[in-house]
Amino acid sequence: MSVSVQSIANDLGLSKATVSSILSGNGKAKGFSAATIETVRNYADSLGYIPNLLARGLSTGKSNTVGLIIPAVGDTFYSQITQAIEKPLGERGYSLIVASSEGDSEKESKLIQLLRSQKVEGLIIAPSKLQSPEITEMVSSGFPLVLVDRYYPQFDTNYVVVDNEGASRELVKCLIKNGAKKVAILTTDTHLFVMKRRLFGYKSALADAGMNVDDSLCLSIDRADYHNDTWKQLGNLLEKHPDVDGFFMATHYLAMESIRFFMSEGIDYNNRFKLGCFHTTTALDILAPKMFFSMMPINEIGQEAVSILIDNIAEKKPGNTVHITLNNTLL
Amino acid sequence: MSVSVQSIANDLGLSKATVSSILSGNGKAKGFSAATIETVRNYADSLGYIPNLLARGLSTGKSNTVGLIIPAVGDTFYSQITQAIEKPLGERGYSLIVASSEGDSEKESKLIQLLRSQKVEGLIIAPSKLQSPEITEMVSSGFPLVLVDRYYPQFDTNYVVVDNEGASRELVKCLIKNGAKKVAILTTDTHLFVMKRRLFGYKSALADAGMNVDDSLCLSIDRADYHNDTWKQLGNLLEKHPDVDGFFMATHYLAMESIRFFMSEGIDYNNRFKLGCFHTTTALDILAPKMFFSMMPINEIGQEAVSILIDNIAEKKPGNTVHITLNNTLL
DNA sequence: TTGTAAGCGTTATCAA
DNA sequence: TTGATAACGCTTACAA
Repeated sequence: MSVSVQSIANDLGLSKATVSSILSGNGKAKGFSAATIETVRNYADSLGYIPNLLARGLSTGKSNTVGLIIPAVGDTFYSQITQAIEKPLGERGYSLIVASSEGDSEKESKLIQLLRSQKVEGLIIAPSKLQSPEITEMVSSGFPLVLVDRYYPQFDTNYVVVDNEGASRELVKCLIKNGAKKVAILTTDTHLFVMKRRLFGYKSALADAGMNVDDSLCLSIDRADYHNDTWKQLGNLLEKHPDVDGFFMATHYLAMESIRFFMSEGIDYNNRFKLGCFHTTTALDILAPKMFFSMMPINEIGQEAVSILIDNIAEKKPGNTVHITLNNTLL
Repeated sequence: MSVSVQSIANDLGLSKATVSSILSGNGKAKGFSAATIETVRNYADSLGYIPNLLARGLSTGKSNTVGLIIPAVGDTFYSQITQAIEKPLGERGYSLIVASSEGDSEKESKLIQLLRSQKVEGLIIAPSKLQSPEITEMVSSGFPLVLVDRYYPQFDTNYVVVDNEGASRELVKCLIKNGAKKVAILTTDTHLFVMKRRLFGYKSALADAGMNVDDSLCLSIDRADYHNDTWKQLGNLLEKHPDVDGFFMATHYLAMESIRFFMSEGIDYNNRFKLGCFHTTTALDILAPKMFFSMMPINEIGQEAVSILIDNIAEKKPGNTVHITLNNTLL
């Protein structure tokens, strides 16, 4: 039999209540004698007692666990987000259950259910696509929830995002200021709010500069087949607009893929174009030393998300939702 | 009050046992009437019943959860390993609790305790450094455990690793075959078994080729300060051995950092050196198109680890430990 | 075909 | 300063 509060109590001739209070740190507060406290602690240690958190959770209603749902664990961006969330969470005594939605909203729904089954005390989600009934339910029931990176405009949830539009505008302005006369944009998943904002930021920067917006300069890459689609669309673009002299890459892998394309075509992209990218990824800075980056504050995102979530868990009552929009840093 | 087996039973005028059996899918098997099964299911659905897995776990002794401990969630390699493990695990109905040891063996110990507290049914660990008493305990008690990437030679545990020595030897031989006459190696954390094997593979390849092993060609980079240390040691090396014409990078970030150094020095590394790297990371292939890679079979590692763990969980009795050594692929 | 009751390991409320 | 006992929500013999 494995060692439990019960077994310790039996061995020591004490009651479960006594052992439990002492082992969960309330010994002093409850007024047990220093001697008993000592005895119990030592005995438990010597036996290598490990509390059963399932039982504790069932009893207290607190699992000390929160769930994180992201589109892809393997992606550099999301894995950094995960790290930025796991750290402050761990410091506050919570464990993280990470699940990957694969960008599939059905799987996302299932995962929400699963995690709630596991009695996570709160959920941090980087949403995939459409709204799900589970989200609706959480919103209306006031379940602690924080959306990161993306959010649903139609729902009143907590969220931590960046100023996609402002950051994009600033970045494109920077390209223009550096001499770009004809700037194209590469986006993907344009149905996503986030991408819409980036596109909007791009367009407004052009407008501000008195340049006209040409839709044939706005490439929307098919996410599922971005390798081929990037090559194809970039090829077409360069043919149609040989004088294009600037690119705003709306996300890191589009930048990377474009560079692959440029290299294969023997295009001297570093000198021929003014380049800008929303956020970055490994080695982008050395592949394109002159590229401008609008860097997302990953750690801040994690910290804010955790702090909002913990507050929400603590206060119990619904409370007002918190909306945080952080600023990128232009590099 | 939230909806539970109890509340459903009350509402429907049935017993807890009936509702429980039906809701956990044993309705048919237990011989309940199709009508009751229907009623219960529908009612539960309409109320959005979510089973409490803590309670179920406490009752059945199965949490359907396994833990993964890796040195760093944010690292490209480990995040890919995570993905490779999470997927097959999810398909078998298990959730993954991921924890980051930060390469700190004390934190690793704490995490093992925490996860075992949470009643994970098994643990997959990419170990940090030294042995910990927790590992000893798991080994001797037969707790389902699989080590990945690295392992403790002194313990008889399950593990899934790659043939570090063989892969390194093959890679270095390839450099030599391609004309390298004086090959240096960059390693880090040389106290780790894994790195020792890679170093050994390098040395034996040299020996096989009748080249003599010069320790001043074997750089051991300080992991904690690898940026500065790589630059410093590479600088020294090139000064001392201007005729070095090959490099074996024992890990992806050393390769990346070396390239940064070479670029900053204006060294035409792609043509001046024969390059090889143990595994890869984003964009390494385009930064160094001629570099040879000894690719680790990430997905296979994940699959094997999961399958061994699940077997272990299923059979209960200790059983023999399984040691899997996978082969890399030379690209 | 369905119900009763015990048990999983903790915590919590009183009482002693 | 300590102990009895119920409760958390679910599963599972065993009865009926």
